[in-house]
Order: sequence, then structure tokens, then C-alpha cells
Amino acid sequence: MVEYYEIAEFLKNFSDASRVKIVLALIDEELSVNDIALKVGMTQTAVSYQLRILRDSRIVKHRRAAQTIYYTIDDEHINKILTTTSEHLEERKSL
Amino acid sequence: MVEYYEIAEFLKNFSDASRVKIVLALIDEELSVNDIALKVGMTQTAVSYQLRILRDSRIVKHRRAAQTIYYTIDDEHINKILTTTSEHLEERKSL
DNA sequence: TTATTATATGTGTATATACGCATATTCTAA
DNA sequence: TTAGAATATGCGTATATACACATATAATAA
Repeated sequence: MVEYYEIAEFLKNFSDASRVKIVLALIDEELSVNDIALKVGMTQTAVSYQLRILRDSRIVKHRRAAQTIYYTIDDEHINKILTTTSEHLEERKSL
Repeated sequence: MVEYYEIAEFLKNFSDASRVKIVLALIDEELSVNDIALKVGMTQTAVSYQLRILRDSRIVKHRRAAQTIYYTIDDEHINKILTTTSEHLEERKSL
């Protein structure tokens, strides 16, 4: 059984605009920390800070190539959750 | 188009254990504020505080009957988002 | 009207958190 | 080995937030 606090703990990852922006930037694309920073318009430090949180929650995974570390989404479900949410919000807009 | 910050703003509602608990308590059941407080083991004030947030985000709706105010989930999508998340977490547990 | 019930809200506070800055760490190239 | 590049992290801080307590508001009953 999944408990209520586990759901909260997990969805907390998407409660911050910066983190959602980073996750969306990684959909269907593998990016380095600097690439992400450039793409979302944040500093390297801020991106690193948020990536650690997303990594700890297993939302993103990474691989190293020399000094560069590349990040990707860890699971297709992540995509589904954001898509479902997006559709819900889209539908609500017409009300 | 749904923007990244709208997704974050919406999912922020489920980033707190108390709110998730309250929303889960309301699935398939209409409850008064006091009923909710009893069911989830929180004070009336704390429940009221969280209900306002959920109301403002249109996640729950309410109707008045004399002094009592009854709350329900505003949309079936809410259920779906929590279910999808729950399934995702359930699957991950076996890894 | 007054008392009572159900809920909401203002204020204060302890805690969480996002991010900047400086620095550490890891790896590569010269 | 030393310099440089890419990323991570410790520390400080401004801001957000969850909740307690007391009180206000709304509706009903006596």
C-alpha cells in the first residue's frame, strides 16, 4: 500500500516551478547541468540544488562522461503524471 | 497551453501530507469540516486552513446545510492524478 | 435577543526551502 | 603535477508555510 505521506513526498517534487521547468526540459532529451541551466535560465548552483532533490526522489537519473554529467527522466510515469495534470488544467481553463 | 508554473502551482496542493490525507478522505464521500478533522486526526483550525487552500485551487467544493458545510472533491481528474501517482510509487517499491 | 454550534480567520511562530556566494570535488589535458 | 572545466556542496538568508490560539462570523434554537 502507498501511504498518503508517500504521495505527498513524491508530488512535492513538482510543487516548485523551477523543478517542473527542469523536468519538462528533460523530457525526450538528455542534458548536462550547464545545458539545463542555459535552457531554463537558472544558475548552475540553483540547477544543481534542484537536481539533487530530483535525483534523491528518483525522478531523474544521470550518467557521467568525463567531467560532464548528463541527466534524463528516470521513468515514463513521470511524463504521464505531468501530462495528466496538464490535461486537467487545460480542460479547466474552458470553464 | 498550460505553463510550467501552473503545473507547479496546482501540484503544490498535493505536496503536503495533511492536504493529501484530507483529499483522500473525501474520495467518494461528502464530509463536514468536523467529520474531516475526526477522520484525519487534525484540529478544526488546521483542517479549515488546508480546506481554504484546496478550495482556492478548485480541488474541493462545498455546500452549506445550516451551520454545517460539506466538502467533496471537485473533479474526477483529482482522483486520477492521485491514482496514477500511487500506481507509480507502488511499482517502484518492487525495484 | 441570547446561547450554542459549526466554520473561518487574524496573529504569532517554528520550520522548511530556494538560491546566492564561495569553495570543494572530480575529471581531463598539457 | 598543475591548470582548467563541470558539477556539487556548505553556509547564510529571505521567504513561504503549517498550525496553534484566540476570536470572528454565520446559522439555528430556546
